[in-house]
Amino acid sequence: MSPTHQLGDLQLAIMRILWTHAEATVAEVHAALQEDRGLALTTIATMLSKMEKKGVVTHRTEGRQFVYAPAVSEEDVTRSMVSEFTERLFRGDPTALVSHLIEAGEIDAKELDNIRALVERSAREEGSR
Amino acid sequence: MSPTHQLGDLQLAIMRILWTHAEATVAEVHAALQEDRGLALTTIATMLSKMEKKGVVTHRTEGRQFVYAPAVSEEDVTRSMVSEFTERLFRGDPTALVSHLIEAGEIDAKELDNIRALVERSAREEGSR
DNA sequence: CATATCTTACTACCCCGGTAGTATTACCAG
DNA sequence: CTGGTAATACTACCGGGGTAGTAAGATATG
Repeated sequence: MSPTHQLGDLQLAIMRILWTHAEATVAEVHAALQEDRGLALTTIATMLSKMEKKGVVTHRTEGRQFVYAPAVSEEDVTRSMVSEFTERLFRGDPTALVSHLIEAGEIDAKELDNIRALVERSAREEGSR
Repeated sequence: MSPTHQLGDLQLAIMRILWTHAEATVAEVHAALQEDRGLALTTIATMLSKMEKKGVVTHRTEGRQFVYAPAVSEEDVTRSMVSEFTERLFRGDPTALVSHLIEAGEIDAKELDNIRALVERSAREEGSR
């Protein structure tokens, strides 16, 4: 059972790069992040090292550099972060979260239509399974 | 402009007590929390003091006790935590969050119906406003 | 071979949530 | 007035995310 992966902001940014690149060296991650954040190379290296200890990435050695790869899927991370958040704020009730989004006006009319379609499609799949 | 209130787990638990009680002394908060967590009284006091510095609670002095009251509403906190979370994980797109919930099977058929009703009611209100 | 360069390792901070012990103050009872 | 008790104040510590400098090792280059 994957033990709930809670990632910070930088960690998520790094994971996203690894997820899209499948593999990347420290320098590559650093380069990919350089446009948004002005971080030192060693910051990325330290973070990757901490993340490996945490079990969310692995690395192999190629020549003298480390090639990092994700050890957990984006789906797993998203799922466990959402469910942890839902637990924290809505006593584990995802419906309450959705209600909040609607009532807080975070979802406009167009998006409501999309969601409605999604709900209906999902309900159909549920029914036909 | 309320500056995005991000609260930890204990802080939320304390806020919930203050929200339901409107006002409470340290001892009252401590007592109310005692069933779930075995925390020291000073832990609650310290936390309340940190929370006041943060601006999420205020206190008045009654005799030699502090009577704490929430300085931010539950709605504000929920809103800002949800939107911060949506930003973090779904690039600020609440629809993506809802899609995830549906696709991850976090919402079952019965709940889907409730949500559908909510969406429709909300759409109607939106239209009639 | 010597040296500049690239890479990772180690160490050190800061901040903040959480936790709590100890000090201090103030008030109440005898 | 003198303790005891109840309250807050102060200080301290841990863990983890985030940040980065410096040390140490390997490698390329003149």
